[in-house]
Amino acid sequence: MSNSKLYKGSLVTIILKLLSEQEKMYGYEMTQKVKALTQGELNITEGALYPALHKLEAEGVLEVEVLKVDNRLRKYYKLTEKGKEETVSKLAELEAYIRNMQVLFNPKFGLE
Amino acid sequence: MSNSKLYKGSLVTIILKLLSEQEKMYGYEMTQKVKALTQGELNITEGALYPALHKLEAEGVLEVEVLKVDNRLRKYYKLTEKGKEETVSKLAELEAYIRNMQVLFNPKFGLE
DNA sequence: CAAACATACATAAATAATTTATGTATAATG
DNA sequence: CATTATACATAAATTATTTATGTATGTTTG
Repeated sequence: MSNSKLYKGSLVTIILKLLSEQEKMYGYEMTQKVKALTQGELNITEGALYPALHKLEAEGVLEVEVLKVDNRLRKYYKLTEKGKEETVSKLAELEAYIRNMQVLFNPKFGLE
Repeated sequence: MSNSKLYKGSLVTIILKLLSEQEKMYGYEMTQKVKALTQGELNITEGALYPALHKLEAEGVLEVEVLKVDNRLRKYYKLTEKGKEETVSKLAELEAYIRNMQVLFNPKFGLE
């Protein structure tokens, strides 16, 4: 994903955020979009992505639609209702994370 | 540490940041400081903290001074020269992480 | 005054996310 | 025609963290 360990634990949040913006996406598309947006700094590896997508599907967070485009297989993922709720909660967690990191890293803000 | 998985991979960065502010700290003190600053939201567990401190010491990033205070043992950790360099690099990684998450989560900023 | 809680360290087993290394197959490109 | 891109997949290894303990002393409270 990156040489930095900070991204560990962020993958599901990123997937859900992408799907809350785009309605449906397939795995490879997600890797390319993240790469483009971060100018190559963040590369989601397939070995991490596909198992994560399968798990989210198994949990009922995502649902799949398989399409054949240009004779190539594509598995489009979209958020279920449960997935939309999960997204709200993951985004709240991200905000809490960033808020807490800010008080730790800019301690002046933490001391009123 | 927290029910949120986002903190995974952040522990070393947090330790180094604390020690770049305070010169020397002992493990238990770190847990209390983080807890206080985040108003109880982030609790570093001992099972994560002590092995991390031992590893950083083994790598030459931290050095230890053992003191007995009130008949209780305390192991004070401080940054070595290498540790100061490591801190600079970890802080740069954190900034890159936050920057990348911002373009992913506020895509408007990412598109020029 | 005994029990509970706080301070202060430690470690080992289990869990879980990710990396690394593969594998399949088709399409496009130089 | 060999390489690169597209598009999926999985299995073994690595790694960080959680969970569950353990030791020991000091302090508070019912």
